[in-house]
Amino acid sequence: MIDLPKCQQSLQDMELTDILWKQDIDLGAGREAFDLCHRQKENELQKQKELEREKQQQLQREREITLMAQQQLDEETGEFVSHTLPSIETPATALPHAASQNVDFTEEDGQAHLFYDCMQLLADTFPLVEAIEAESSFLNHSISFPADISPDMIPSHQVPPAQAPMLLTLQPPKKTPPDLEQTWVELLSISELQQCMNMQMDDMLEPAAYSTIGPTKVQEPNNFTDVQNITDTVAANILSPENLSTFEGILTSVLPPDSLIQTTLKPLELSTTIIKDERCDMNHSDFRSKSEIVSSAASSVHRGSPMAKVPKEMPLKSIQDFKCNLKETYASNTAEAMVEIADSGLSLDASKKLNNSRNIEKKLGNRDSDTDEMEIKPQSTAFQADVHKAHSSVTFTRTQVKGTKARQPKVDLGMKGSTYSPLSKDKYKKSTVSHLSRDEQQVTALEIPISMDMIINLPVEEFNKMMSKEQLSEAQLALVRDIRRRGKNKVAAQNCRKRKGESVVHLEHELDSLKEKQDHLLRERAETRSSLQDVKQKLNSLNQEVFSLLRDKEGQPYSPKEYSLQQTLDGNVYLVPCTKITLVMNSSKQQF
DNA sequence: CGCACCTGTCATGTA
DNA sequence: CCTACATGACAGGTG
Repeated sequence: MIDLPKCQQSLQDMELTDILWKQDIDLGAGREAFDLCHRQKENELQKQKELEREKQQQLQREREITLMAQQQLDEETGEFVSHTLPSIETPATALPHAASQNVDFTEEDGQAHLFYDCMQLLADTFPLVEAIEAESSFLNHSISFPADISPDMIPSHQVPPAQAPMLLTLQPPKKTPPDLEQTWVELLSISELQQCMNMQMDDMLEPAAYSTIGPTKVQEPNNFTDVQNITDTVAANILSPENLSTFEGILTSVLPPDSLIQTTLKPLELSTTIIKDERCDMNHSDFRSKSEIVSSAASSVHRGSPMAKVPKEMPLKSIQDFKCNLKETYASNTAEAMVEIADSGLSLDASKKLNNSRNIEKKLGNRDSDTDEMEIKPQSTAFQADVHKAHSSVTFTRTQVKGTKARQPKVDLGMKGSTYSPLSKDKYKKSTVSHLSRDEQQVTALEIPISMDMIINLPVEEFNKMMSKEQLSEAQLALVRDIRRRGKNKVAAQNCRKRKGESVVHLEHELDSLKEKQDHLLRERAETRSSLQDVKQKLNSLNQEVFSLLRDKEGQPYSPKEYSLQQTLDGNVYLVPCTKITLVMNSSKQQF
């Protein structure tokens, strides 16, 4: 390397910087990305920021410690119970299991804790949840020890972490948003399953009734059980070739011609078929309506939750306001988590709940959300912060580098959608040039006096009013419209994906239910077949028994091949020659 | 390095 | 015609 005088060196640096900048300007990199002083400043800023973050984390930990010092960990349910018990063991021995699952206690855990509170709130608010909860004790986290159980009787692994020093090494069971969502999914599927099971229990009872009805209908009313009775009747009704015409008359007068053949076994088969068909239809619609109830109940939770109410129009904030510190972020993320719970138990991506709940409210035209505004203020902050972060990735052109996507490490927030993953070194340098996204930089560069939030979220009328008021240039107008379009489309895409995921989950549940239904119907068919077989067998033996007792004029037994026992609706049993039956059948078919 | 997944964006269609 | 929204397709980032 050639040694150059300082001034010359810096000149060369400048030139190099210019070249690099010119090369990268197409990619949207700012001039300052190549400025040495700028980079040094960035590093300092970054260090400061890290220090601040550490402070915030420390504060957060302390807060958690004070909170959790009043609570105890139930190792079986993994829940914290606000019931303080005297210390009976040293922390190390008291909670071996808990110590073994030692993970850094982060804000995430605090969130998990809040999730439980939210779940409890939901459980109190919505009967559906209560119903589910009644079946699954999963959510029943407010477990308290029975009065007659002294703390000494509590197993050591259940001893609460009320003993402060070890709190840092403890953590409640990880209930990150995806887990929670999974829980909801499971709970819903449990309720669906349960309903399905209930239906099947009903069905299992009904088939029993109908399968007993089937055979008895054939046997009892026809008096086939009393063989002697039958033989007596038949003896009086034996149709000799002479009085066949009489029998025909009786048959055709008592029975519709086409039902003659059914007087043996057909009635049973028909009734079986009819009953089965009816049951199938009933079950199907029943099942469908029940699953609809489940889904509509879920969606009513979805829509009806007071926590899902988000003010349609977020308070407008300047770009500076977005520089919220970790504490605010944590608080807002907690609120976000609450919204998430209220929003949907089925959705897949936690990050999308907020936008979705806003969207839902928009659709429902929920204007009275002002009353809730105070409650969800942190959340609106979260939303704006989210919007800000999200828009940090909004690029001006497709070819631009998207390195400005300033995601925070997941450990910080533990919420996927609102967390920012670490950046590679140079990208991070670039991103720390400014916390503004490209669009935001453009907005600043073009001196557009409207915030990104306003550009995207203002109703069209107000937006147009503002645009006309501001007297923007062509370039400014184009940029603003682009930003608005992209911002809206981003939200739309998020909603679209969320719906897609939900529909996948729903279809999976439906598939499971249908499989169960199919199994049930197959079992039912097998049972019906076997009972039908029994009936046929009994009828056959009965027939043989009757024939063995009957005698013709010469005292010879009637051949079952030549004669057949027929019963009319009036209860009389006739011995009919098979040839005659065939004739009657044919004539009735022709009539039909 | 290839892969799956996530997310933002664009193009296009619909209401 | 304009706007908002939905959705398929694509591309870049990330683990």
